[in-house]
Amino acid sequence: MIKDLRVLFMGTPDFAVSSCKALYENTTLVGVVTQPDRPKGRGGKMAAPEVKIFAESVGLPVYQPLSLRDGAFQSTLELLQPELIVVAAYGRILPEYILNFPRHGCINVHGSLLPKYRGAAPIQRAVMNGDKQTGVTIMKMAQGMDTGDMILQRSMDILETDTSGSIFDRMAGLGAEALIEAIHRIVGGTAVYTPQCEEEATYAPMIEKSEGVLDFSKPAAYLRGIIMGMSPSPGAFVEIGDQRLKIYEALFGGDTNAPAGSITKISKEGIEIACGDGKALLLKILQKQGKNRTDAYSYACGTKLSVGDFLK
RNA sequence: CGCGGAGUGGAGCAGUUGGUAGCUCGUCGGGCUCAUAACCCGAAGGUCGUUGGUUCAAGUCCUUCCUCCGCAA
Repeated sequence: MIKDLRVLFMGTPDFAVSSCKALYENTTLVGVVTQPDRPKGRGGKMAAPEVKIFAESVGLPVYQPLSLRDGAFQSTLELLQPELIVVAAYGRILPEYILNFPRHGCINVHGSLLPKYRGAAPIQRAVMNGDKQTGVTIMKMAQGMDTGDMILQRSMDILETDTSGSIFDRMAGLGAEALIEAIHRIVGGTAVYTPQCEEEATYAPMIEKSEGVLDFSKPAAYLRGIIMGMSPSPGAFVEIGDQRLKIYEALFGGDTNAPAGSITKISKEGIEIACGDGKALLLKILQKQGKNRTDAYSYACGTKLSVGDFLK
């Protein structure tokens, strides 16, 4: 039923690939729009967005406009004649003419249960806040940032061991399923558009690296949120002199009255560090600057850490 | 050519002014038995990322290449 629907996909990172792939398999995907290649990594080498890599591997036409407002992109739309545009983590605000161009409009795959966490970093913010549940929302796009009417939501649990990275992985698949379901409803005429409750709306601003600084005089739950929410990228870290020790995973440890920042226990499970509220955090995965990431126990072995020491 | 760090036995690290390798953990064998990052004794396991060079002698200095990572974008 949706096999012949002409769809244009707009997305950029890894998270968007699942949705792109689902569209490729279930609809007539006429093209993929993604961000231009950007210098990335050491040495400033150019790197292609994940979505572009996928699109090229299956022979889809890829468009990487520098601007959506210079007329060139409008010509592209007229050439492709999409009946529906799907956006997933594209990374740019769409001008109104695009929103209105396709017969079925533009829909977005958003990584939260709207109206909570509108904006750029919904998944990370949910993990950072220690939420127990999150989800994905398929919505019709409107002018405001993630304010459009909702078509369908799917929720999922955030486990104690989840980082933003693991949630991204699981949610990408969930989002793709929800997307296809939503398209069926739209094309079949059964879609119900539910406006968002403005009073309940919250925003999830972009993550800044500076948010990853860990201060063990803060409460354990707060620190754990930063660690899991910032993992695997850009990562939470402790500053030791001019070095940074990244911490990628941490669970709750036991209670302690040791000074904040000191090691209260070392085991094969990891290193426990006292926090400011009398609770400890069990650090699981660390990475020293210039080194590969390792489990905390190995780090303790090599660095000769003992109970009572501070991280070094 | 953006800045910088690193590649050493299975893992994490050390290795000083160059003199053929050491620590913690793990593994294997044995002992002990309540120590719990268990303890004691013993053993195996490394041509020190790659290429060429300097030297009486290089993990340690210079060179080629490969890989990994932190910062910055």
